[in-house]
Amino acid sequence: MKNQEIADLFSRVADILDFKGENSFRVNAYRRGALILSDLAEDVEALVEEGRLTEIPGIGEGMARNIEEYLGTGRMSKYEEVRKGVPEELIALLGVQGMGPKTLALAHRELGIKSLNDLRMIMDSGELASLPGMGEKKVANLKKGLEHFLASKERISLGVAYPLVLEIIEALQKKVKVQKVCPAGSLRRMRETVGDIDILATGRNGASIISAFASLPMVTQVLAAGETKGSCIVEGGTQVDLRVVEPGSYGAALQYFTGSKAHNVKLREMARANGLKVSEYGVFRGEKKLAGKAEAEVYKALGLPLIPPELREDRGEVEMAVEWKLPSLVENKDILGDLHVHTKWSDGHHSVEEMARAAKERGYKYLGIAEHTPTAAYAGGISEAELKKEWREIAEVQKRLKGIRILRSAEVDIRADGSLDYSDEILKELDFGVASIHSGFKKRATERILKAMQNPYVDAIGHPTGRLISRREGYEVDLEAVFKTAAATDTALEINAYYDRLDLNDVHVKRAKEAGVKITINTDAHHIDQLWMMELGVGTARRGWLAKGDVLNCLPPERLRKKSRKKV
DNA sequence: GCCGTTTTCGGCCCGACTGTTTTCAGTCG
Repeated sequence: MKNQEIADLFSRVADILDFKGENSFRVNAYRRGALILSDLAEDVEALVEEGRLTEIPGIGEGMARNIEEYLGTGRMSKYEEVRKGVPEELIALLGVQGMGPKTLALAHRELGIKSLNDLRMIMDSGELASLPGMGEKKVANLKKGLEHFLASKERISLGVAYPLVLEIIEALQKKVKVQKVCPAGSLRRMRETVGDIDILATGRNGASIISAFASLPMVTQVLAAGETKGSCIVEGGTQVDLRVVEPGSYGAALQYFTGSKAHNVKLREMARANGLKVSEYGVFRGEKKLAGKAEAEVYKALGLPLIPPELREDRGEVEMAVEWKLPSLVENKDILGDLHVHTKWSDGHHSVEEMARAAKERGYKYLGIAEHTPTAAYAGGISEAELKKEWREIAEVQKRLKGIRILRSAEVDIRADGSLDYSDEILKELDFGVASIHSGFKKRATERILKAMQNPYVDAIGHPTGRLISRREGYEVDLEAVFKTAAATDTALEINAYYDRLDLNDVHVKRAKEAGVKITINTDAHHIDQLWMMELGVGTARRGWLAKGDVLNCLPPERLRKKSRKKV
């Protein structure tokens, strides 16, 4: 699938045009095109073949031509044309805070800078400050920006940011009286990675809230601390922004700072067409404020139901909301069990009983113990004989532990030839069978997964693409083929909720649902402290538009068992 | 470059902040 390659090219075209001072709306059109392509679940090549490319809003004749050319020849003349005479390293400097296209173009034109090193030198020599419109302070800011640019890490995983923001909010509330406080930004939308952390609050004295924030123990550097906005770097190098607003604008501000930008632009365009104006202070008709206090009010004033944060990506949610046809999304409380956790029997840290008790504390009705199998020797995979011993232990624990059912599950390896690691005789004794690929990622992954799904005792495929966020690309797998066979064989696909996986991802989940595939959300927990990650999986499911009825482990135990035996 | 229950041409989201300016351009979210 070449979607992302083309999205990256469009994104670069946008940056270069911006640098060149091209009409900003044209620049924006390419930015939007890039976003659309990287969000697109379908293969862009299939769309071209079916001649449906320009049916996508935001992709017109021009970009369609560029896409077709790239797919045909592997080159895009539009990109080749705009990049002439523009060093790649120069454009990368747009990533420096405070360095926009105008300033960069000025420095390039007047002082001939071409690289990061050039920029450093002219900043130190004082030449940059002497340019028209520049000055000492601007250069000082750019220096800070450059420092951060060099030191800043990649986006951080949601699974790291999420506990961190809860910790910060708790610490803040202990220190100062805050009326309302809530995470905003991509974290509230449960994106799999976040760049920085946004928090919104209301309270009597904004300045005192900001100063309390700036003096929290985890803060290592204060970038700004004013009346309404504070910005700090915390341990680990992540930037955290706190904004304090009037209670009357809390809803509008929360809506605004939650984003996404594309979602907000879409809303504002729509509002404008209806003679309304939306800002972070409220919804207005002329001078008259119609809403602002609560988020639901803001959407209502626009004639819409409250759109859940996880859907706010401009992936069709506004259009569906206009028709009041948004799905009722699955919630954390709907999850009745986890079907894929490990214990000491393979590479987990706790006993069956400890895991089961922890699961019961979360309010689960069942827990599926799913150890690795012999092929996954590095992970302590267990033989059929050992598995039978574990079953005896499960039976014993079950005798003294009431209120939760411990299910015999397994994470069976899909071998290089697509066969499974346990015999059917063992597999058919399972309550719930998960099959996963753990080795030979490049070896015909699609074929192997399709073959595994034909086995009547495989109820779900674990982490279907094998990707690790920011560490490893997934297998080369044809997901459309997997979805088709999954639907036909009534095999569920997993959202592996372990923070580093989130696999399937949001976009895949939405496609899977459209293809009629059922989903299970499992943590793959190896430790009782990892069971909470279910919330990350539920967030991913919600971002994939799933309702309770789409998720297998929202079923009560009796119906789950019936469901999982249906294949036989 | 894209798009059309105002439009095939002329628009395209909104506001704050900052610093360099004597009225505003650039950047950011």
